[in-house]
Amino acid sequence: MADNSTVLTQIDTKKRILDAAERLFARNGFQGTSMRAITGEAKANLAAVNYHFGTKEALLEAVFERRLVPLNKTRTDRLEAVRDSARSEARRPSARDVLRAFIEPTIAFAVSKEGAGDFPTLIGRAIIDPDDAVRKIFLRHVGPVFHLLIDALREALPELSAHALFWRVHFTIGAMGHTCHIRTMAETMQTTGKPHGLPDGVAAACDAEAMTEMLMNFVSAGMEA
Amino acid sequence: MADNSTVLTQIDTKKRILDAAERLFARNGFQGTSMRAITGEAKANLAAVNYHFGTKEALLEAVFERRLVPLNKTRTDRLEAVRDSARSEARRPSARDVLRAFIEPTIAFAVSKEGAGDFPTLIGRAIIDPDDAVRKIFLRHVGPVFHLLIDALREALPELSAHALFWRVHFTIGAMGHTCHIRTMAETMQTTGKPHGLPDGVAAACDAEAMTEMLMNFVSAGMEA
DNA sequence: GTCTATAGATTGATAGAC
DNA sequence: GTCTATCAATCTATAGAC
Repeated sequence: MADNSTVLTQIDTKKRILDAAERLFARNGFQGTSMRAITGEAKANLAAVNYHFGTKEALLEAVFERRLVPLNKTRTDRLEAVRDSARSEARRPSARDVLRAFIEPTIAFAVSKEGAGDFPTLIGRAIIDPDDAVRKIFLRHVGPVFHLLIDALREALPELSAHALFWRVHFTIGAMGHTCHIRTMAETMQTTGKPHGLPDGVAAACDAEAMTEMLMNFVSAGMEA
Repeated sequence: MADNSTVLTQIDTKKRILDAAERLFARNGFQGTSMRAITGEAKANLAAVNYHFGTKEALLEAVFERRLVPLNKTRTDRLEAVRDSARSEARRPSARDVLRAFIEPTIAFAVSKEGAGDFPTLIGRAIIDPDDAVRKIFLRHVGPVFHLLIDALREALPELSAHALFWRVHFTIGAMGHTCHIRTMAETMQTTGKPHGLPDGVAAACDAEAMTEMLMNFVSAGMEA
């Protein structure tokens, strides 16, 4: 039986690799991140990735799974709570409540106690990453929640055609994904120059709560247009 | 002096490489596209890329420049027409007109006579691509137009804070970029399965004109919320 | 479990014949 | 201008000592 220090080192290595991979995948993309960059940042040996995770793609899967399982549980619970609440009061759910149930936990992840600061950015990237591996893994995890979101919005806006609903959901996803992405860009942009049109300091502009409210107002109005 | 056949072959090779690069960069990303994949699809020799363009990054620059120069001219003209028209009538431009002046030419590029079907997708990708080379080149070309868009929207919505305007423009860009991206995904998804919630045939859902109207309604409502 | 060393494949780019 | 051949670097992944 291994002593404590060995076990702790093992766990730490795995976690350090996951953290570094999350950060680098979010910032540079899947194809843009080499295993050497990951192990370099994680202060781990190159072979440790393959030992602990098997392949680079399996590492990506592990990065997604660590965050997405609890996040999807939260989003699913909140979406079903909105539906149940409306049903028990014999009314339709409001589109705004449905959108909030989906968006708020997603962005709030940025300031969670877990310190998962880079994961929302990774979600933003995954939504639009053209790499098949990224999209396949992401869709497998997020597909059911996405389906639930569409169903709830269909209840909220029954007069909206399926065609229009489909696109409006994707506009929402696009705006949300881009928001997560901009947030990371803004951090690195302090050295290279301000984003076009950014008025105040970066910190103020990227405050998660204020950003969520802005996004909520925007997509709620668009959804109910 | 070279005879006609030689000149034509040269031009054709350059054009075939540009077309193939545009298509593959849009579909697989900059880092996800090898020079061998490009020359393979263009039926050109591997060394032809370096001969005609110098480097892979210079090729990307050429791909952007070919489309972005005329597209930006159109967008700039239309944005200034909206401002001038409002100014001559001593009224504020409407946010909807400003947004249409920016969005319509962007998406309409998909069905242009040039057959630039993949370039809107490339724009969608460039907006969110994490690769520094991609972002640098793209921002250099699109920065001035982007600045003009923000200025025009500031005139249209003077009561909106600079902070809110900044984010709403980025929500709009995100929705538009994602829309261009989904459009390509939907094409390739006919084999792998429908996107979640897609109601009708792919062709109907991706009709450029209808898509533009959907997007216009969505972002106009969000912008004026 | 962690390390060194390296296999095996692929990449961007170039030299030189034609 | 186009081709073959190849360099040098990089990549993922693995074998084997410790």
